[in-house]
Amino acid sequence: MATDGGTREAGVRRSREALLVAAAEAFVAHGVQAPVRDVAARAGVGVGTVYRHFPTRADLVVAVYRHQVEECTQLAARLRADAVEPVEALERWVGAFVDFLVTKHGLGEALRSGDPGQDALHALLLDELVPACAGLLAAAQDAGRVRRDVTALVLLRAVGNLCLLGPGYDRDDAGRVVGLLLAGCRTVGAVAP
Amino acid sequence: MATDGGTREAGVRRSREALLVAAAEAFVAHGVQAPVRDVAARAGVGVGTVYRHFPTRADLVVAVYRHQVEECTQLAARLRADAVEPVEALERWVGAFVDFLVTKHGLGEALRSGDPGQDALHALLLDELVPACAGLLAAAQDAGRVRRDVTALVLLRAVGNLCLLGPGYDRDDAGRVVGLLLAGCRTVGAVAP
Amino acid sequence: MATDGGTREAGVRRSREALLVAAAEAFVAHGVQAPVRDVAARAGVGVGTVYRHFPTRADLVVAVYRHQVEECTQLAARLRADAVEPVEALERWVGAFVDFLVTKHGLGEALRSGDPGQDALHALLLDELVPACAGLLAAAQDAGRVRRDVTALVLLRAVGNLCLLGPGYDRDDAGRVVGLLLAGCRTVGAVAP
Amino acid sequence: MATDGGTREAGVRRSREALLVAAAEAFVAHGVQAPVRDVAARAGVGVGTVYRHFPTRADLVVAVYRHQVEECTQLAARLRADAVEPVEALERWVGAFVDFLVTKHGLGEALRSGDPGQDALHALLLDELVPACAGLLAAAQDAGRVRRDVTALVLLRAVGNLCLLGPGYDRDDAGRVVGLLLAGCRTVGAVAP
DNA sequence: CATGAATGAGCTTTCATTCAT
DNA sequence: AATGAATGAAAGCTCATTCAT
Repeated sequence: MATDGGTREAGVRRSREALLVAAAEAFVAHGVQAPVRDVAARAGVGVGTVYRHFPTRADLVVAVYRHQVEECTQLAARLRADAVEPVEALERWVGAFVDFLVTKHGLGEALRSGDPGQDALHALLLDELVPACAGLLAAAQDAGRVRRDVTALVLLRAVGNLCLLGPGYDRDDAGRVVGLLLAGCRTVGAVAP
Repeated sequence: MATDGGTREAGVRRSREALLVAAAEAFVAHGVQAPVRDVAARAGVGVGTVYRHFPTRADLVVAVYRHQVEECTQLAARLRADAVEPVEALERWVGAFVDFLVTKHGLGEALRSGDPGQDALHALLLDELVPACAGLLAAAQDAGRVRRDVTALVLLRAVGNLCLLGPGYDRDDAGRVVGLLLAGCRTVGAVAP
Repeated sequence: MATDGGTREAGVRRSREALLVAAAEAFVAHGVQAPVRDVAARAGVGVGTVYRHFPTRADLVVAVYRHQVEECTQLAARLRADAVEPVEALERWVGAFVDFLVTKHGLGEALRSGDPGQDALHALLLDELVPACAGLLAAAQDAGRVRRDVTALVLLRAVGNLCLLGPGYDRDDAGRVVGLLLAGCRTVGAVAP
Repeated sequence: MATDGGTREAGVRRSREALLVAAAEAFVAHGVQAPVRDVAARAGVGVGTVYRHFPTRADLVVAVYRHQVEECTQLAARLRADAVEPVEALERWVGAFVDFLVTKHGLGEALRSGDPGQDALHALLLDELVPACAGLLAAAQDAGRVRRDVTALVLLRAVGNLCLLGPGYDRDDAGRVVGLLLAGCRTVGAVAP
């Protein structure tokens, strides 16, 4: 009755974990459309095992990113609980989000629509990230520090897009540009009352 | 040295034009990855003809968007020639660029790297758009109106990314966000001494 | 030496029975080629259990139909014991056989050769059904009521085939046609010399 | 403007023919469900070629058997044109049908339902064979020689089923049994008024 | 030059079967 | 014994790409 309890289940979990890691790698390398075979090969298992654990590609994609998404959600809660100054809280949260996106590169691609996993992933975004961001955004807007014509969803999409790296546009560039975007979202003149 | 010159060459040109139109359609419909057969079918030619005119997919993609890219370049020249106020010139040019991107939807996708055509397309971006944008950007920076830590390449990439639409993020959203980004790029407080 | 004997063996038997029922269902639903997992799932056991009890698909198929086959055999014995008039006995027996085949639909398919289980099933047919039928047939032939150029095996195969239903050919059709076939097997005019 | 006219088209036709032959072989060997790859390999072409010529399996199946089906149809027309005695005409036609079925073994299987090609094949049966048989059958019935409770469709299905060979049930058996079935279909006693 | 048939690699998905627990 | 996770062979289908005419 301990945390584990059985070698069989432990093995199963190990397989799952291996698959998630492998899938994350594969997604980074070839995007969310990475061949199932690739994922299986990287995980050192047969394709059947992939399908057993994740019947559809969407399931796999969601599972791969769920963890990171949850960390984001928790960060938002923490920032609010700590009563961090609204704008700074928003900036820190967005900064963390950017770090996730550019680090795991795949997520950015994944959040962009594509045929498969579209819905499941989109739902994940809406259900988890949007509320988390919305709270911080609203606080900053209520404090009169951020324009009211910005919605959490649009902000997230924009940041997500800005984290799509490419030749001549690396992590630092993405981070800097997101900073500029946030700056543009701030209400000006209200600085010195 | 007439407009045409000969039936042979005329036919060839017609094929080319038809292919470009067809490809543009196909790209809008299925992205830059649209099946070659689709393009050929839309153009009413055989696949072989596509390959003859555009040996690699990159060639086709570049050719499809070259025209629009050139319009952007010319707009930049005009704005500079007309001595439009620097920041306004930059904003108008970026606005036009955004219009192209969201209208022809394909370009945005295309400018994002993918396996094929990476280089050729990237080169197009660098050779044509970056210089055009750089001139306007430098003017605005020289006028002390825009931050100097923004480069033309990064700005273009950012704008390009922001124009990748998706569910819950449409043309208007993209336009608005790009506006915010530009706002964030402006130097503040320096306006009124 | 009671009906049961022990919990262990009782469990084993229960598994077997459950499997047979499940397999019968699955065969009706998807034919004899029904996925092993389906059978296992219907029986509420793991696939391994299926393989333990029935190493090959043939074993399973044979086991599933053995019961019904035995009923046929017993019917033949009863008809003979009751000294039913030969032709009528044959017709009643064949009628019962037809009922089995069209009711349990799977059997018909199963009796037709396919890659798996060929031999075991064929053997079942030969060992059980052919003798049963042969007795009745011989009696009718000896009575001069049925042609002698018909063998039990061929008759069974024919009837089995005629019970393969399809679009535009239902149970009633099968029954009627089998009746016609039997009619064709009877010696005509020779009744009362 | 001759029958052929171009080597290209000739090659295409050759491919088609090769595929039909190969498919017929494959169907005999493994049934209508024979792997597409098998057909391709037997024809010495790539799988793509199979799909080009016959987009769905149904198309292939129908094409394979159309020729034979048409011969049956023509035979029926000839028998009627020659004013062959009704019952004899019916028997000869059915006999020819049986010959086709047992010779090309695949057709029998094919005429039995299975998931793929079901409809197309069924349609072929209905559109071509049923009318051909119906004409001969009606003539025999009108002559008072054959029972009226037999329909062409049911008769064809029955004959088709009886031609499904198996161990212990060969061509001759099938032919003999079909003969018995036809005998059973005849009206008795009406011979001598 | 244009054509489009042919090719075959590559991907997805399904299952039969094995085997460690 | 029972379990079901893992495996991997099979098969279907789609296209990019070549090349003979």
